[in-house]
Amino acid sequence: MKYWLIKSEPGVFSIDDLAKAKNKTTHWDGVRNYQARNYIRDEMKIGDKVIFYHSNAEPPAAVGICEISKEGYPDFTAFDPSNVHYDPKSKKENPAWFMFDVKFVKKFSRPVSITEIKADKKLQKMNLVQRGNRLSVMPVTKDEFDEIVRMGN
DNA sequence: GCCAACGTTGGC
DNA sequence: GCCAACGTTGGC
Repeated sequence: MKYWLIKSEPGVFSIDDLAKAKNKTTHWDGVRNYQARNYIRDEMKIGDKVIFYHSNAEPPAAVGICEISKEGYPDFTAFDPSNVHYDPKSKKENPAWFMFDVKFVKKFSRPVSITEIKADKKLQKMNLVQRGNRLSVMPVTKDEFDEIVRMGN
């Protein structure tokens, strides 16, 4: 089993939105970065555990856990000219972009802020806190996952 | 609101 | 294939 971290701006889609969603599940569309695409297409498996992170938030923080409920499949928003994520380079017969589904598991009893993550010795290597990091979907280790969960509970 | 960092685009 | 310009991300 792998572990992941996904970012969302809470003003766009928050962990509370996920908890309120039908079947507590949503499709994670709009990823338009090749490295993240490769993770989604090639490595995510059903049941993988995911940290839900609020970016551009006050404070930016890990806020809960969800899990992969559907593995990578073509991101249909790329095919729709009226969608903000439309990308004419992506064809149905050869999709450029992929999405996945996540299901809500739990919200932390307290958010784990980026400041706390940066201050934790065990979390220094996380992609999240590397300078210039811009991946919205990234792998984390089991130890990192467990540490953040411990801090949030 | 600012701006550093970085990925993408497109002219050459 | 290089690289300047541009757009986006996301912490501060």
